[in-house]
Amino acid sequence: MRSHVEPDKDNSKNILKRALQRNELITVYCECEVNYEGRAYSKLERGERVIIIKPDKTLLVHKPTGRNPVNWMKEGASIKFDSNNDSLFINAESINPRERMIIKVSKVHLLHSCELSDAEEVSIMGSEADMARMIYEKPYLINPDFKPVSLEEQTKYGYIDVMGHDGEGTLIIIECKRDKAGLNAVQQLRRYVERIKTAKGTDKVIGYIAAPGMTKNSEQMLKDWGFKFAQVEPPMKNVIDKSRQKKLKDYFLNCKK
Amino acid sequence: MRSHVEPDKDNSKNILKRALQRNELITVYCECEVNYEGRAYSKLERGERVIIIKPDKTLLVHKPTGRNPVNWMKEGASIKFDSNNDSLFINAESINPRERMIIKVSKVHLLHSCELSDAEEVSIMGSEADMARMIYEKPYLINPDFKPVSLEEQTKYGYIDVMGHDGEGTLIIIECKRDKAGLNAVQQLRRYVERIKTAKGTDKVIGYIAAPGMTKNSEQMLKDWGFKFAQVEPPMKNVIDKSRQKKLKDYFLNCKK
DNA sequence: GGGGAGAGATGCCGC
DNA sequence: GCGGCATTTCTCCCC
Repeated sequence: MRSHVEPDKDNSKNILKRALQRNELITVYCECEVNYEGRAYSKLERGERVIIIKPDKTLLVHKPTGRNPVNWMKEGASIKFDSNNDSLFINAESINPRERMIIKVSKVHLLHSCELSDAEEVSIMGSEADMARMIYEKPYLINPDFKPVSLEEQTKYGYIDVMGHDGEGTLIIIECKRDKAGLNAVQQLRRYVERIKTAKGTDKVIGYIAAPGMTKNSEQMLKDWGFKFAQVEPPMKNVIDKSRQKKLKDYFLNCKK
Repeated sequence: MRSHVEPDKDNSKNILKRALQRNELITVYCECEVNYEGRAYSKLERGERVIIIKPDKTLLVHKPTGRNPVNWMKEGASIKFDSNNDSLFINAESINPRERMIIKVSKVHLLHSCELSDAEEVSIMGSEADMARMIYEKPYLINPDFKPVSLEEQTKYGYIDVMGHDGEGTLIIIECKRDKAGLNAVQQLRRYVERIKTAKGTDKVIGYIAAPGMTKNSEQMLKDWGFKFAQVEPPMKNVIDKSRQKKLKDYFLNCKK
């Protein structure tokens, strides 16, 4: 067999090199196999996938299903293209953590690249931090006597969502969860309460879980440790910033086909 | 202003509808804004992005940076396309959890769709489960006297990676972490040990963290609770399946430009 | 850069 | 479906 470079793969390689240099976002529909070596090993046999290379050198390999890439390299990977008789290679490496990916592309169905300009960042409402702020502003959601003092405080005893007291010398520590609280949430709370008790040399500390609900087991654990539960919904289900939310509501109504 | 349908957007809409019906994987390079309402609220102002719609009705909106989509709908979303004078709309809804996304596309740069056939699943080596199996097979990695009995056991006291005894009536519980163990790992271990102590009515239980390393704080916590640490690397850094790994090594060597 | 914790986490498995 | 938990988690933020 004569040694020669298949024009197709060679052409793809050159297009990709140019696109990478120009920091364009690249999409490749192709048949490929993928090997990854780094934080783990992985092997993906031949199949059809979409590969995306972003301007920041994030590399994604997407199967036809699922939200997450089946293989990926994080931002800042060193990406190189190569080709031989019948394959196009996409090689990506990064240090710290030391990892490496090799994509062997056997067929290129489509190759596209284009500059993307996007200055906007997404804004999200309804996070746990929003919940903590809401509780700080509306302490009666926990308890009529609750007087919040600090918010999202990073103490050396841990990151405490909301902390305060009951006006009669008992400290109150609140752990917020935007979803149903599980065992982990109670453990966190337990750790904070224990540390505060030790640090302040007192037993007058009450721990609260503030969440829309709790799992059965975690409720039991809560009782076992003498903590309390306050049913609180994440703020976007009510209103945290009326004007903003109104605007969003209107937007959704107007767009609704 | 005369009411009319811009051919471009209308055309895009029709192409998208057909592609969706055919279960093709769709890619749209476009200028768009995105609103999401469901588990939270989010708003993303106008900018250039890549939108992917997968055959399983996963919808991804990718910015030019980062590994994760800035907005998404999970598998099985109900997706509809619409257009008016100057915009193309991609609307996605799902029940359980009830959520909704509206993408207003102001410019379509590229629209592509194509069938993807991919029967292969990725295989991964070096997971925590692999680590647990390795320890089960090579108990001396923990302790010369360790006699493992159960592996990845889902008891009502929790999911215990490896459990066994020292041959002298003391139970040994091992929590594996493939990366550096943190406070959470120690808490997990603590929970398992406490539950086993209560269930068996004995104090003769030793807890181990098996991991490549531990954080300072978690090391302190480990000492405080009388647990122990065994330095163990995840198996892919050594060898779990020599033949398989050899093959992979060869592969990487051969591919290495 | 390490450490701790949230995330619209996702995905897997077991009950 | 819920629940507990790992993930090549990712990402942010603070020290």
